[in-house]
Amino acid sequence: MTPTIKDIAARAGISYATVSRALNGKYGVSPRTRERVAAIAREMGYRPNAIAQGLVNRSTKTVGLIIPDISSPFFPRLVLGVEDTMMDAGYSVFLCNSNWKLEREKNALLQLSRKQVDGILISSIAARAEEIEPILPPRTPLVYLSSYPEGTARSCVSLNNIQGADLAVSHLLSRGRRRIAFIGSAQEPHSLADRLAGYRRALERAAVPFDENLIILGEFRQQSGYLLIRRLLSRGILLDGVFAENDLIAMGAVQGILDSGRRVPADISVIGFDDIPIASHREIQLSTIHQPKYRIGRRAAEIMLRLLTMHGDSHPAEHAALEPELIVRRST
Amino acid sequence: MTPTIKDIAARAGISYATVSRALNGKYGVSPRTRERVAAIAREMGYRPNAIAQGLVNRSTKTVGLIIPDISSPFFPRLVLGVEDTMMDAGYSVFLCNSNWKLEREKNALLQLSRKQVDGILISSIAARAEEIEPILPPRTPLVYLSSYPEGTARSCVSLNNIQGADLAVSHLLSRGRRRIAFIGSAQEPHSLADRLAGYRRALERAAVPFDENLIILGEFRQQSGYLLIRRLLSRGILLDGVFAENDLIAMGAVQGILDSGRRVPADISVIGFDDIPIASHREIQLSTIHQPKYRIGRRAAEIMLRLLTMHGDSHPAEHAALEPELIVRRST
DNA sequence: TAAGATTCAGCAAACGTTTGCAAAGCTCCC
DNA sequence: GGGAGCTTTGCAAACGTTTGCTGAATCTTA
Repeated sequence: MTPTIKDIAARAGISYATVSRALNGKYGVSPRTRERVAAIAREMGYRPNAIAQGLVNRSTKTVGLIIPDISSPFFPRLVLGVEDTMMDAGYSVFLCNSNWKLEREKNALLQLSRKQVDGILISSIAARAEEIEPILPPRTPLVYLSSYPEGTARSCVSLNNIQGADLAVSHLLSRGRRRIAFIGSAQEPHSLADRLAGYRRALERAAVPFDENLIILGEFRQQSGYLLIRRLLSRGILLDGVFAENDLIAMGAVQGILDSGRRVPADISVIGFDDIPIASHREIQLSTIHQPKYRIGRRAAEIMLRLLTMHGDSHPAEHAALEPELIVRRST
Repeated sequence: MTPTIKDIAARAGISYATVSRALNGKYGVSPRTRERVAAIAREMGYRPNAIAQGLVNRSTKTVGLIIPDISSPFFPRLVLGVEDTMMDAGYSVFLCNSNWKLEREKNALLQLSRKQVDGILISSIAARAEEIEPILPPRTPLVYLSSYPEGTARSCVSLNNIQGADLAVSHLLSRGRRRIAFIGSAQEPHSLADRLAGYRRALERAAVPFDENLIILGEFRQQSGYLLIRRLLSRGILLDGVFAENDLIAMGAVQGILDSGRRVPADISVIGFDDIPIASHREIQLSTIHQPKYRIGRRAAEIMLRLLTMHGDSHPAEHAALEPELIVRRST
């Protein structure tokens, strides 16, 4: 079918070991044969079989990327950052969607390890490292993106969520807001915890009492923000600000507030998190905390590449926490 | 390191051929040894090496998916549709972004073929099949998604673009619009051609004269729609409707129209194409032609799976054209 | 109980590479 | 002219599987 190294060897009348060396620029092949081999290879349209190479080199030049859902607006640019960077370095990336299910995440991990990926980047929903890390062969490079399971000793790239939440809530406080609801999602345990922590930190610093009734949890969806805020408002709980764990929830909350006859931001200010593309749209103008998604992806990929080239030497886990940025728009 | 079939064989005191047969449920091994092998495999945490299997089986259970840009809002759900379907069938998918560059698309094709993917799904920007198909080994299953290069004999899944455009323009006509601009992108030659054809067909049917001045081309970006429409309006060209080749352009156009002091839809109606998530947002409410993105992805994956299992038998190329759906919202 | 049928297991080749080791060919110098 | 030292090449093993063929062991049947 497609020509192999042996076909080239036969045509050139030399052994295939020599062909391999010639093609790979290895020491010990005369310039003459080297050129001859190159010419024949080109002429025959030879393409190295990466599977065979992977078997002997024990490296497939391939990584896995596991995320919850590519159609969720936070992920595409993150994925692009990873893909661009790995591609440039000669790696291919397997994309796996876990659909926010731990079971599927584990399954993806298993599949990828069977496929002998050189490393895995994962935006994990697992709360604790033990839930997923034992699945992998012990020395597989692993980098967490925008997630940070408890008890892991692996590298991790994410926004500084505590600081981001603090920034958001402090902004609301600076607008004179005192009764600030937190609407979060239970889907990503670690970022929830951090953002909640930042929320509390900001309140404490401003000596605003923490009120448990203002904390509500749902899912990472717009619908969810809408329903939760309406429920809250209909219970007659006093509110003048909302900090949502992400922009989708925030946008739902804005709708909910408007539908309940209140104004945004006059009556209630709303701030989100992530700065997804739609948030900046002229008709939306949602205040939020910007996450440099592409850069997070790129950074994670760079760390992965470093782990990949160090192969074997001890990995000093690196916890890169990028700086959040407050984006003030119309909703506050 | 990780246990192989030979380690299991050694532990069980049998040959590794038998282990292979036992693990794969092949005929010719006694229930007793079969169970014993299974037990040992489980205990040792054995995982088949898919690379080695790929080498001998000449099938990697892997496909490539090439798209222009995952961060462009049309693609995430398409990718999800492909990924879900292939994953369920036991395949992994390599994701490659071509960034709308033919060169990168070709490069991805080359990389993927080296990696011995069993098939490739591509949303190609190539105008003609000869630009890309010769890169692949002759019998590699190939399915075009939402693209259809001229002269290809491969299967293809896309929306019926002609009909979609016809639907859109007919809708504008039914609203009494007669001077309808077409704002398109030169980035995807085939869909441009079809949508333009649908545009003309609708005009002809309504006996509205075609005016070349109303056709303008740019890029697939919001910015582009904004600039193009402003230029058109400032040239003093009469307009009462806009059909944009996609929603991003349409949204830019809406902004441009508003900024020029005209009203949408009172003065100028605008309709887009694709129905990307943001188009349905309450504050946007863009009329558009809905593309069932997830279903397109799934359908393409299903065709791919069929090609994959038929392996070798002749592939009757299948051109699946899904039905467009008119979504009327506020902008018309 | 012997011959034939059937079940089970092992040997070895194959997939397409890379690479350590050894051999062959060449150059050069005394 | 005969090594020494180098350059160039080939042989064969290895990576972890699958599988055709063969042989041994067991079972069936007359």
